[in-house]
Formats: sequence, structure tokens, C-alpha cells
Amino acid sequence: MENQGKIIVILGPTSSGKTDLSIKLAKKLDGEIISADSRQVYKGMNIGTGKVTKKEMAGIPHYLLDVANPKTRFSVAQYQKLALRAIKNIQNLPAQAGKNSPPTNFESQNKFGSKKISNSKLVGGKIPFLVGGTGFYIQSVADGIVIPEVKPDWRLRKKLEKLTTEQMFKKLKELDPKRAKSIDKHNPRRLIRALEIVLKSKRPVGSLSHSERFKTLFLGIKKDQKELNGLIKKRLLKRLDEGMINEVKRLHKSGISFKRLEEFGLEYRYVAQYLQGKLNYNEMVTKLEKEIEHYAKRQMTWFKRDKRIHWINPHTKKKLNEVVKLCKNFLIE
RNA sequence: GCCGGGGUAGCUCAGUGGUAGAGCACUGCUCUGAAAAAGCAGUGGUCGAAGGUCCGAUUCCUUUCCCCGGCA
Repeated sequence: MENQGKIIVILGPTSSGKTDLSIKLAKKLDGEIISADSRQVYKGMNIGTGKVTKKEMAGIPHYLLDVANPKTRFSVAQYQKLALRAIKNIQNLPAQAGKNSPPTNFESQNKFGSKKISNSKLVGGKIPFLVGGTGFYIQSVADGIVIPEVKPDWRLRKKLEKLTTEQMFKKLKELDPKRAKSIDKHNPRRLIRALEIVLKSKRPVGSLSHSERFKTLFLGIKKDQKELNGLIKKRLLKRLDEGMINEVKRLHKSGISFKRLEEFGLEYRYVAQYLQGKLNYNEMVTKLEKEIEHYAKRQMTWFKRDKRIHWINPHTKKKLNEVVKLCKNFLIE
């Protein structure tokens, strides 16, 4: 596959300092930032997702923030499409498709908002930084995984949800024995999607193909688990202080059901439970702290297996300079 | 001091005359349009202590220590 240019990925567990590092590097290396976070894509979800503020952006354009309404479901496939488009714009390469239809998704503006795409068209030739903690989203872009075309059909999914996982698995085995072989037969999400693909496309789920589209430098921020847990707690308390609970209240008032809020997980799930009286305040805070720790570990499990990642911990000026050098070398070669 | 209830995995607790389990925590893992989601697996206990009965006690008996209620 043709080389589509270079991108730099910054990843790491929650609270590890990705945002801060990405802005520093983007400034030094003339880059722009694409968020790779499955929750920061939603409008109005700011404090709970730790979205960068306009001020923190320090003039660096950010993409893929606030591109979706929390009432609707966003997904990797949409993310992949928008992120690839954003990369092209940052690099100032001609877009392949939809060149004439400016993505209105990028237009949103609030105090957390992202830069309009039209600006970067004029600038161009910059380095795209893909920054975030959602491994799957990063993979979809950096490895260019080919996601089956079949769109989610929520009516079908709801119907399939009534089956037990055993029944789902049995059905999949009949319709697509190959996929059934590799699938986690206890996982309803995976089973439902696999069935959805087969039922809608009338074809088996193809084997996963990826093709590296970009020359990519992977930087991973690594923190000692104890230190990270400390950072997690600190940041959780800060978020509460900044009005996280009101943010969730506001979202609920704007018409987002508690059920939907709980689907988002972490902050939104447990604050929603608190607001419904399912938890008291202390229970909410301790539960949330623990759940965020778990989440960070899950993120690391995902990242650990990727041997391309350069693990860094740029907590001093000297270390930061080393990282800058690493990036420069990558960009030169 | 007396009367109850209890001491079993890091925590909360279940259980049995044949050397023990659950949930949570902890550890490892999976990931094909929900991924902060959804799943999987594993480690872990001289069953408070000492005696006794018994082929065999964590389980029954005695003593003892500790905790929690009530009465004084």
C-alpha cells in the first residue's frame, strides 16, 4: 500500500498526561491534534471525559472532539472515516472522497470546541498527532483495519439480545462456522455483531485485514501503577470539584436518559446511579475510583501487546527533550 | 460480671463429621461499526488458639483469647 505520510500516535492509560504531552509536542513540531477518545467525541461531555479546554489547546487545532450527539451512538467506523479525513486535511493532501462536502462535524464550537477544518486547509503540511486512550480507535486509523460494511441495525440487535449467548452461538455456528470458531462465545456484543453481519449481508464475516496506511511513530506514556492510581484519584476529585455532577445533571435534563448515561461507563455511569439514588455519594466516589483504576489496566492490556510502541515517561525537561528528538528522527528519516 | 450472637481467602459472608466455597479485591487475558463498552481465566485459607471424643474435626465437647449487642 502506498505510503500516506507520517503520523505520531500518543497513547497511554487515563490520567497519564497525554493531553499535556501532545500539546507540547505539537507546538514544537508544528503538529495538529486528533483526539482518539471514544467519549470525547460527544458534545456536552467535557468534565467527565477530561476534554481539553480551549485555553489548554494553546492555539493548536484539535479534531474529533464534539462530533457527535450523546443521544446517538457513535462507533469506530465513523471515527475511522472522520479521523482519516482530518489527517488528510492536516497534511494538506487531497481528500479522496467527499472533497466538496465539508464535514459539518468539525464546525462545532463551544469553549471546548475544535478548530474548523477550513482553517487547516489553508495552513496544511503539518504533522498529525493521534492522541488518546481508546486503543480500538487508534488501531482503526493507524493500522487501517477494514471494518465490515454492515451498519448497526438496532432493531435487529434488540431482537437478538433476547437470546441467550448459547443460542446466539449456536445460530452463528450454523450461519458462519468460521467466525464461530474464533469468537468469544460468551460475549453477547461480539455474537450479536457477527450475527448482524451475516444476516444483513448474507455473507460470512470476512477475516480481518489490515494494511498500514501511514508511517507511524507510537509513543506510549508509561506510569508505575501506584503513581497512576494516585493521579487517577487526584483527577477524579478535581473533576468533582469542577462540577462533574452538574454536568451529568445537565445532560439528563437535556433529554439523555439515565440508561443512556450509564452506557457511557465510568463517570457518567456512576454519577447517573448516584443521581438516581442507587448509590450514596461516598459509594459513588470509591466505586468510581476503583473502576477507573480497572479501566486503566484494561487499556494497558490492550497496549502492551503492541511491540511498536516506544514507552516513555516524560516527567522531566530532559526526558521530554529525548522524546522530541525521537520524533524529529522519525520525521526526518 | 451475667446472658445472647459471632470469630472461615485482603474485605463481606455461606457451608459441611471425610482437610472448604461465593461476591468483591488482586493477577493475567480477549477484542472484526456499542470499546470508559462487552467478555474470559487464574492466584489465594494450618476454617481464632489449646485440649478432648472419633478411623477421621473446620464441623461435636471443654477450656481460653478477641469482637458485637443486651442486662447489670
